[in-house]
Amino acid sequence: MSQTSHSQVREAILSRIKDGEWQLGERIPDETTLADEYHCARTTVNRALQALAREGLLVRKRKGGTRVCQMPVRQAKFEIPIVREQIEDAGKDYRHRVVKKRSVVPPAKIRSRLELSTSDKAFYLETLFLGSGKGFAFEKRWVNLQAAPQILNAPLNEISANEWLVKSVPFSSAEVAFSAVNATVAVAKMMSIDPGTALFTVDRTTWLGEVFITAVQLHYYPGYQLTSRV
Amino acid sequence: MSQTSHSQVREAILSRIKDGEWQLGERIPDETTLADEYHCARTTVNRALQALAREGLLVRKRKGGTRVCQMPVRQAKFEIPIVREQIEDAGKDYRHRVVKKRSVVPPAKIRSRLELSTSDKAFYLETLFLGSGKGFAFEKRWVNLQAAPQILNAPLNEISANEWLVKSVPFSSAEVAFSAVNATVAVAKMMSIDPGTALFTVDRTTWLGEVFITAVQLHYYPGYQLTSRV
DNA sequence: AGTGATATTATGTATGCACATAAAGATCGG
DNA sequence: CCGATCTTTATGTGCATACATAATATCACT
Repeated sequence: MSQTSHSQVREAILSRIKDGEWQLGERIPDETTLADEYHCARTTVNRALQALAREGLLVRKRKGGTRVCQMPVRQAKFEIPIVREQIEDAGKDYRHRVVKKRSVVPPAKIRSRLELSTSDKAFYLETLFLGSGKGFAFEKRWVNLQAAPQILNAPLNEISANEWLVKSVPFSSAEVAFSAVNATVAVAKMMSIDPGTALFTVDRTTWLGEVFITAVQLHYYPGYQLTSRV
Repeated sequence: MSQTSHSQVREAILSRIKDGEWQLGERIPDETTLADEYHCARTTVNRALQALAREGLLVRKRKGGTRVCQMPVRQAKFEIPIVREQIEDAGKDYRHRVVKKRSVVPPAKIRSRLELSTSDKAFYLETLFLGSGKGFAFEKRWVNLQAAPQILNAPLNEISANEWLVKSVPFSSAEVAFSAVNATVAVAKMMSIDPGTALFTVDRTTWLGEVFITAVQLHYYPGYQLTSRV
């Protein structure tokens, strides 16, 4: 229980909020007063309050003072894991199988999303992820060969593209979208499930600076849930 | 462009990472060196580095130094919005309709999740959310009457339970889960869609301290995506 | 009363300094 | 060569101080 001082102050203030000592939207005492109360420097209180503000629990304004946020619990953080880790964390035996692998000119829909010209070929890959022999997820991926030509030589049977890219491509930015889709006939066949089954789906597009690297669609097997505690 | 010093340092270091000056996992210069380079105090560099570490871009270890994180882009933050705001932000006209409303003893499945005894009644509510007349989401909600009895008197036709609870119940903790489910016949009828349609679904359970307050299942209409940029 | 200048106030930021602490590395006895 | 201990080093934390800045509150003047 003997944390650092600023985290102690943070905890203390947090419980005062949780206990309802201060109402939603209500202004709480200013930094110097709190510093006095907790017998520490204003800097320390500042640090604690800034942390709580970052977490969305407090709203701070110069001169306006610090108030308890009107609507807490509004942001949730999710880990976007490497599929292998996800399977292994569940205590299952990890395996993956490359189902399809080819270099082709992508269809228009993908092409525009990836900002490629009509003649550029891209690398297309389908991978099935298995946890202890049972299906876990199915991935369809396009890779920009201009940006990551080394993928052609990657040992994709040993390390999945999912993982290979993370380890081989330097820092990148990404866009992630979650949705639900009905399994198409083709996907259903691949995953050995009934067509139409609702699949939790993650679409992710990754760039390195301005350059598109890869776009993935990951279908999880039925029953999958992505959870987070706030 | 004249930011504060620590955010300038943060930006500077960030671009050095993005530009690949330091490889993934590689150790970057220590705080004093950087402080020297940027002509500022070590504290300022410390602040910048701690921020980047919080964001998951750097990994820091005492004595071990600071290194570029091996696997960036792994956590995504999502806003869990009030449905009304969500609809209004999309430029649509908001409306909701309470479809069902009753106090009953919940089924065993819900009961255990909510930690209620077999005799406790709970408040059950079904709400349909409309954006410019079109279906947007459908919500099934259980509310613990012990914890929030005032809900019985709330004007739920004017303000949705979704919103009313956020505004009326003090700070709380929550568990959020995203998944995909096939629309049941009952739900499909309610939402005027085909049974079996894949629905993006959010399950949320909320507690005040240890006391359960409410559990919601929110089905979004087909096509809904939850997105986040990293 | 309305309006604009001015004071006040709460938070934001920067810095120097001191000491704490974890962990890698060096050293030394066996 | 091994392991236990000490040393060094990079980050972590706390505090005092100073000044910056945004926004409100006040007040004087027309």
